[in-house]
Amino acid sequence: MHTKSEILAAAGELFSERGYHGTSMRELAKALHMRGASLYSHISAKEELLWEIVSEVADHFLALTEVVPRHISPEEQLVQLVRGHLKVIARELHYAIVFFHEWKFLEPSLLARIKVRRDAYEANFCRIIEEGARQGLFRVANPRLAALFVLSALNWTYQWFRLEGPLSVEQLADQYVAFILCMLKNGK
Amino acid sequence: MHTKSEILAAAGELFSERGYHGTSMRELAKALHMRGASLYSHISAKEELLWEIVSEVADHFLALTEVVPRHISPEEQLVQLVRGHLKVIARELHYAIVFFHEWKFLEPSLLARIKVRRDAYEANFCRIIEEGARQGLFRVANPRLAALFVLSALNWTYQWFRLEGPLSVEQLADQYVAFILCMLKNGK
DNA sequence: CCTACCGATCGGTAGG
DNA sequence: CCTACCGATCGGTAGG
Repeated sequence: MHTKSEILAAAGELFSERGYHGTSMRELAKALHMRGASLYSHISAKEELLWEIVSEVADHFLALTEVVPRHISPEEQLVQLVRGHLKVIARELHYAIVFFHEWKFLEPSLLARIKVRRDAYEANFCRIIEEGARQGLFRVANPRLAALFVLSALNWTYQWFRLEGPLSVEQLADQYVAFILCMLKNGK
Repeated sequence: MHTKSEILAAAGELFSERGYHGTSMRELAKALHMRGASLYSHISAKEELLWEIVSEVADHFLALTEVVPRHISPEEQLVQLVRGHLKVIARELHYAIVFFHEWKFLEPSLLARIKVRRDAYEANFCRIIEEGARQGLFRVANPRLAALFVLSALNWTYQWFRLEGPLSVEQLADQYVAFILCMLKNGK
């Protein structure tokens, strides 16, 4: 009757609103017009739902790293990465909320696997800004902290951005790109 | 034996690590070397703990608004606000984490009261940047979005900053102030 | 997919 | 502050 991706979508919605620990399997089942026990013919445990959601978002972020070409300038690389990052958050907002808020509830071995991907993603972000600084394109005293500052501003968008809101993802990205480049290019 | 603030401190620590719904009253009691039932001689309900923590952080943020003098320049006002904001997060990190992650679990009437304070704080932040834009001090096309961008970067610090880390709050604030002013003053 | 059920734990109260 | 206890609900299993 239901596919696993339907169950994950419903779980993403509920987990994002009520939290992982605040959502019971019976509530999830009810949203899908099932009984609680029936969920276990699709999954083996509640944590599997959390893992699949968090893992998917981590993969989408990391995939951006591979899509951005290395032969273009650090500035262009950064612009593409910022746009992609905001699109991932905006287009799968429920999953992104679960990713940012609930990943810490994964058991240690799964948590470790996510941290590896997050660190790789951040390192790539950092690398681009450092490369831009080396070329004299970005004038920034502390590239690592600048990368963290930028990523912070991007990540927080899940807190307020809504696709149904007045601002499109493209408009948001245009403005954020402008802020970020202005900050990086005019520093001392 | 225990004061209410000791109980709140322990709750802040546990709620920030395991989440509000992921922490049981018995676990909290255990951290305080008490039995679960004994907590109820200090508080009336679990939600009271969440409310007091969230409310205290909201008050500390809003208090910054009143401390910053109105007669100094928007730039100076912003610098003081940024410094104060980062200090609130850094100095009561556990409470700040609970504030940002768990406030949505308050019942509707309490949630509404927090939203009022948060909106007032954001509006003040916005006002300062808009005032700076009007004076030609900040060259920014969309002051409201610029304020959101800056607040995003500030808020996210709870995710990674630790007082025991290599960076002091003062150093962090110096760098963030530089990023923010650079961004706001050099835009077009 | 269902009904029926498991042991464990939940927030909270009674009474001292 | 404690012991003892409440009904409700938790994630998950058995068996069909």
